[in-house]
Amino acid sequence: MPLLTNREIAETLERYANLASITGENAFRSRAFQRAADVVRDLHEPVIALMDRGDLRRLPGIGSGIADAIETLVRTGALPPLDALQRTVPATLLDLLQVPGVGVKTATRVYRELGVVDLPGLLAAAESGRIRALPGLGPKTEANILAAMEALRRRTGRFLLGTALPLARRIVADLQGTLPAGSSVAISGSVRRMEETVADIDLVVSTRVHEAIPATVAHLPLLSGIVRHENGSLRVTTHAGIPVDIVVVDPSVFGTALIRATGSADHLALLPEVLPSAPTEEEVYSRLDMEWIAPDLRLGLGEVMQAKAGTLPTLLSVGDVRGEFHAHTLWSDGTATILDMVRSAAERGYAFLGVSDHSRALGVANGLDAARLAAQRQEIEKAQRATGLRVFASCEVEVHRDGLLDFDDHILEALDLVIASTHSGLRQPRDVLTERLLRVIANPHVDIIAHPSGRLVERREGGDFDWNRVFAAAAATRTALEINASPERLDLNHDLARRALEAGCLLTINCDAHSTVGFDALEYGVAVARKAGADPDRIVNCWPIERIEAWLQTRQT
DNA sequence: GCCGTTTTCGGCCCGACTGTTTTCAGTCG
Repeated sequence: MPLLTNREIAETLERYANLASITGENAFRSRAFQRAADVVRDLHEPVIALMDRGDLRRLPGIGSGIADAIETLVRTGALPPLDALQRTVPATLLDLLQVPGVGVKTATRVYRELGVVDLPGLLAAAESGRIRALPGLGPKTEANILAAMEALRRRTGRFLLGTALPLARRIVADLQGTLPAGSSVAISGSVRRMEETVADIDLVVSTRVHEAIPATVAHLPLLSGIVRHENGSLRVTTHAGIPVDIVVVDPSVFGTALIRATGSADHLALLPEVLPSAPTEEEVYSRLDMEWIAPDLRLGLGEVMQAKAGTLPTLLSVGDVRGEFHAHTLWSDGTATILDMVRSAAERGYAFLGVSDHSRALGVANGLDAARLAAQRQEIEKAQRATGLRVFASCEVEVHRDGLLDFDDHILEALDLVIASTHSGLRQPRDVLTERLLRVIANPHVDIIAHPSGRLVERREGGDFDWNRVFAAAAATRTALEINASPERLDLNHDLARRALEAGCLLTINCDAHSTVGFDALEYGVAVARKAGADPDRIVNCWPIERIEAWLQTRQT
């Protein structure tokens, strides 16, 4: 029986919600499924555990109808209403929604009126001028669709690290429990290098009984069967569709195999063609007269030379992060109370947390107006008293198209910490976009610029900013730039973060958590900072609380 | 389909922007 993860269940519910809205089902029904998908995605424990306790329909937004559907999905692997819809309408219709600018309405129209059922069909319709011929759609819409599809074509089709890494860890844990005694398994490849996207999951198994491995692998619940098996390597695939490559080696050469399977092509090109045979990575590197190189740095960017010279930098690790500034709660679009978020931060060993819900302009996220912001402050102070954690009263303030902020200065001034962020108008031309952000950086009340580029990994390119000017301004005003750790964003990315550091900027790593599980993303942000070569001294949330308070004080004047 | 100090029916997240338009529909977050 397939063991579905919460994420897979959420994706199936979401597929149904989207397909249902295209085919004209009750909009509220499809929104209910969408909401249920969001709830399932943010759960702290497996859906199956809730099912066992009979607690599924206690969840907000999940009543008896959707609970039944989820139970059937978990039991049989199929969602009956989705199957029913797919018998009447091609599932490829869902692909149309991936095109930015194409929503449910447009997808429905090109399907009904032009017979478009998939992306190639949409491209053909746009290229032949049939889209502009539809009433209400014009040449600009058609041109936008063509441009968006070109951007879509450039996408790699790779999987997000945030999907692949947790899955890889579960497979490793399952394998570890079933491998013959004396065997072990490790993650390698781009997942171990913490690349933002990966094509597959690579594992290396060390064992003396090679012949036992295929059968062991074939019985893993997360995997759906062996695709290929040759020369001591196996290719299988997960239920989520991610290929898994498993190399099987003797323990005596485990270190060698791990280095081969982990290094990027550029890193490996700088190593000798024939590596020394050894059971551990440390021994291989040592026999090459090099220090051991952390996997996320094996990119061929000078780390090999540094390892030979013994000058590898000391980089920050997850444990260096003492707290976060950017987190959401039920007050806007988060799914946990302030107290739950603060307690979760405390459990993770944090010394402080910034509560920064959206401002009013982000209406869909239930953004706060001045009155609610003031009311929220009481609850923030209560949470601070109850936990002993320093809780910063903050706000993720929307940047308008002209660079004005969503709140007046006197409201910003009263906050402990101000985060500014841009969610719309990211397609403005470079000089307009840059001036807009410079105006925000120049505001002395603004302490942090959240997800500066606005990119979404594999889904949306960031804004076309003049980064040299942005970094120079941020460095001059000591405004911190965020490395947003959410695997969907990773913004700044490691290239921009490195340039920001070179320009003298302060950085901050935040999960932008919308639930207590959201804090799990920290390691992705830390990996970005490490690749950028960040010293903890330049990451504001690695500082002791007194230094942070002092930084905030100097900024308010 | 979900939900209820509006409680078993009748509502259901909202404002800005864009492109199409002469007053609005669709998308996005």
